[in-house]
Amino acid sequence: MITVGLLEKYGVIKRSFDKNDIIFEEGNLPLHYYQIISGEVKMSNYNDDGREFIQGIFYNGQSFGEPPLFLNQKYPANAIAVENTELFILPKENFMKLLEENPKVSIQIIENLAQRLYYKSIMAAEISTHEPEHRVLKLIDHGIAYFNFQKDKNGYFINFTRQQIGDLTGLRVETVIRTIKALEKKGELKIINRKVYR
Amino acid sequence: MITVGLLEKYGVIKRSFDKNDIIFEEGNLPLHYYQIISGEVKMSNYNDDGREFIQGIFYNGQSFGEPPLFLNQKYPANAIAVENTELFILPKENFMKLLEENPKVSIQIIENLAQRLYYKSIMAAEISTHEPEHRVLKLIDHGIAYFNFQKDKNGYFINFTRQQIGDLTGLRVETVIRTIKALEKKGELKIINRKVYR
DNA sequence: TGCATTTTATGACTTTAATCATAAAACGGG
DNA sequence: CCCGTTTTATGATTAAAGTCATAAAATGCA
Repeated sequence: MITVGLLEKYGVIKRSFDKNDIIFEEGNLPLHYYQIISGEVKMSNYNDDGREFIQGIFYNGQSFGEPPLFLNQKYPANAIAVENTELFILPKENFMKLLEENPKVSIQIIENLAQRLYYKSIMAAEISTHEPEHRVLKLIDHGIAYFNFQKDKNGYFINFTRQQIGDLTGLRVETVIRTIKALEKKGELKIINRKVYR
Repeated sequence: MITVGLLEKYGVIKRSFDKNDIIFEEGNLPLHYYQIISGEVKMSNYNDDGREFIQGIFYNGQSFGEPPLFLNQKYPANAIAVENTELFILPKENFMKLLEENPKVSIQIIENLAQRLYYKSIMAAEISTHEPEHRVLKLIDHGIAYFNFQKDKNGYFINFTRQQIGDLTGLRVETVIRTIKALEKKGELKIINRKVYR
């Protein structure tokens, strides 16, 4: 996250997106740095028969879509507003200038990318070698640490739909529904009128 | 990749590892920056029944294991020498000092992390939503661009065993063997005395 | 050069999650 | 508050990759 003051100094603009609006598309060349003011953004891929894989979900203060910006490569996924969302948008050249002139920001960018790599390392290993229960639980536990799940008297409220959990773990909705039921039976999590707590 | 001169200025040491030696283990706290002088290193996870998932393979000049170093988190995977390997090793404090005092290195680190995130984004989507043929082909094509595959008269020589391809794509050896045969039949790649070319 | 190990190979079978069908409950915009 | 949409739910069936068994070819190191 880059401070508002600094962004403004380099000519940032604000832009609003409605729920389900596309922010950028897979295959396009990156031209901007994006940082969330409010709302929620997902980055995801669709395979040939329309099945979705969610690469990540981003909230207030977080940036997304930088890797291909640094590499001059095409976006490997789409960015879509999950809710009405307001963004800071900075043209690539301005962003690069900002980085050069503010070395401390580089460290923040590094930490941010490191954090995302860490998440992907964990989920990649989960998705390729673990059964559904393990995968779902790992996602949830990671989410408690890094997504914005809130704790109340029932425990942490897992603010994802079954479909989203499936799209993040490579499982189908029905499998997620059955897996969550099984995890509840084992006492690993609670279902209180259809909402999941851990 | 950080230049030798700079590394030496900050007190780097050299160390040799034999084939199959463990460089660091999952769960340990990172204490050093590692950069390969010669040889080959893999980072991988093992699940409860010993099944391996390879997070990445690294060659001459490449560094590995930085993300948890920046985050003060435990290593999410093991690092193992695939062949006899020589490494530059720099203690964490020295590495951080190097970064602070040499802002341009930050940009290189950023580009490196961005590259690895890009690879992981692609493979994560592959592993969770595509069939074996698509996964194997995508890995191979990515490998041609980013691993050190050599081109000869038969095409690019895919310098991976079937087992390695399986461990990188979340498939079993037998499945990889059958998939590669199927891809050859379709003309997507060549098998010349058991070696794979594309 | 000989022999143990690794890699590739193939067939039979099994298991697990995907698929398909259907529906009730909950949500949300007009 | 009504009605279309989304989300959760459940059972039956299927398909695809995993598992198991076995072996030949290739590799490598002692």
